Amino acid sequence: MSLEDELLRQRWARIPEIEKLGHHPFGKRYDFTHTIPEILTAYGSKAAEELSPQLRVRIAGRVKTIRSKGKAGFAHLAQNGEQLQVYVRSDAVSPNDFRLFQMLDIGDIIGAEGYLFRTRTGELSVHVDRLEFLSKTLLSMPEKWHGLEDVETRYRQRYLDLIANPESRKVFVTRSRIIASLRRQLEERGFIEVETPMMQPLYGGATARPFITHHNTLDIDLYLRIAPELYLKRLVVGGLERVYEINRNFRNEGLGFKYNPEFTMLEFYQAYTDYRGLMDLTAELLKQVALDAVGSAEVEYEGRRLDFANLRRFSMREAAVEFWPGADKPTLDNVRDPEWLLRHSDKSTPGEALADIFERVAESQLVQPTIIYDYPVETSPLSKNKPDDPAFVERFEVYAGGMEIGNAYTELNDPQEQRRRFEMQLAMREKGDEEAHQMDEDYLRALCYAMPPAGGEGIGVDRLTMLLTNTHTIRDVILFPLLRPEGEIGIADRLRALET
RNA sequence: GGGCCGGUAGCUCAGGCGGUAGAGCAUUUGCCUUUUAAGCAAAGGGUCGCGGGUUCGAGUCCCGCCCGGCUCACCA
Repeated sequence: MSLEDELLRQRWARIPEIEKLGHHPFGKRYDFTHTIPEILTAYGSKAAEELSPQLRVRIAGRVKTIRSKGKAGFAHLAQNGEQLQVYVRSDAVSPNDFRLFQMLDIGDIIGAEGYLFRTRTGELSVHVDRLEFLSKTLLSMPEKWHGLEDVETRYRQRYLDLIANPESRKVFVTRSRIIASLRRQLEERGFIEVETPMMQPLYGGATARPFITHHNTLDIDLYLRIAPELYLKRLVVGGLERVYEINRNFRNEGLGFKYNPEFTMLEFYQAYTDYRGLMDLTAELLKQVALDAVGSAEVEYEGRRLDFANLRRFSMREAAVEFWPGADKPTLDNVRDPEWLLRHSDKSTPGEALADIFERVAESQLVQPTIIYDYPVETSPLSKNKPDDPAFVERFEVYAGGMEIGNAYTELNDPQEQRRRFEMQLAMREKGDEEAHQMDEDYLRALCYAMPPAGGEGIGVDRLTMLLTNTHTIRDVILFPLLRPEGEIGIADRLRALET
């Protein structure tokens, strides 16, 4: 018998023992008086003489450590990421409860009732007079000092990561705060949250390869959306002038430190504004989300301080010049010159060449939060042209920590120009660009009913979370990142074997 | 998909020029009524990722495969 099976049998054998003591191994409702964090907040700073046995508390949590000292012992219970010590002595609890205490395994979930006091070493603790067994762990917990280090196990068994690694738990709590802050800020500005199709007959709103699925009754293939954009803009046509959606997009691309095939995007659209308006809104949103999520607009990321209260702005041309590495720094006239651009890139049009040069030269250097604006029309099939420079569009992206975290533009609302853009994309598709945009006639029809001038923006929630939690891989901000299936686990067989 | 690195006890990790597999935590037993990485004494626990090859002998060398990490290419 392997050790793991031996441990499983030992713990399985405790179940009837727990029952003999009058407890339920998989217990029931337990009404605590305080959560453990509430106790620490309320009494963490109280001196020993300010605590009284008259102040009774009931707490619940998972056993993290046990220090048994014969006829007494200590344990730490964890709840909501914080821990409180309990002290159990044989003359303070019933004989059955003391035997229950001696039988506890690290990882069990229990309730404890008693009064608060400070130990000789000054630690706030519960002097227990009653225990309640709430749930039995059958498998052993990760090591108490190092936690769970194995990255594969951390992703496959995220619950263990959350139990063993407080810093991991903190990341996901912060992520939740980020999303709550974005929602609150948009709601305050009159945006309403909507839900648009995840399964789409045509995929659009971005350039990416899609996942394909099938609906049996209609017998049609559908695409998991690569972006909600075209649906949200249909809603703007319909008079929902400020809409947003926070939800998953799916792109059938490779995995990497900033790529997961499903990722969370905030997209919002505001009628009667343009990309300049969105730049100002973005600056406010990012500053406030940092304040709400981590308490400061300045955060540390990979050893650098990022200041979300100070969003720099460069045009794409300016950035290509500004961040040019080494000698031969080009001039603004160079990056306006089609021939110069084509000489410095293997792309086939000046616009694509500029975007290519920008990405190679500048992107990884955009560590401080930065807006890059004015994009070539070829890379932006849904954005409005700049009136004075129709080869460019009114579009910007937000960069921070060397990653793109947002993308926004003045929405193209001229159906005739939109038709030409789609046709331009179709031509690129004919030339082999698999990711070029599809023709979406229903969207064109919607534009024919007049979409107000509008600005729209997408913000990558996962990447924003990485920046605000100083996390260097997207898998650490997604609870269950995509992994290959692990194959046979065997726990069902092992549980079945326990009963025979 | 390419390159590099890794997979050893439930967990965290050593080790290895081919010769019976190690520590700490956890577990079991004993002692211990203010400990806190509790302590002391003892014990149990391993198909060294999987499969093949070389060899008297493979955890170690070779080949293939699986899983993961980093990285390059594509992508937000």
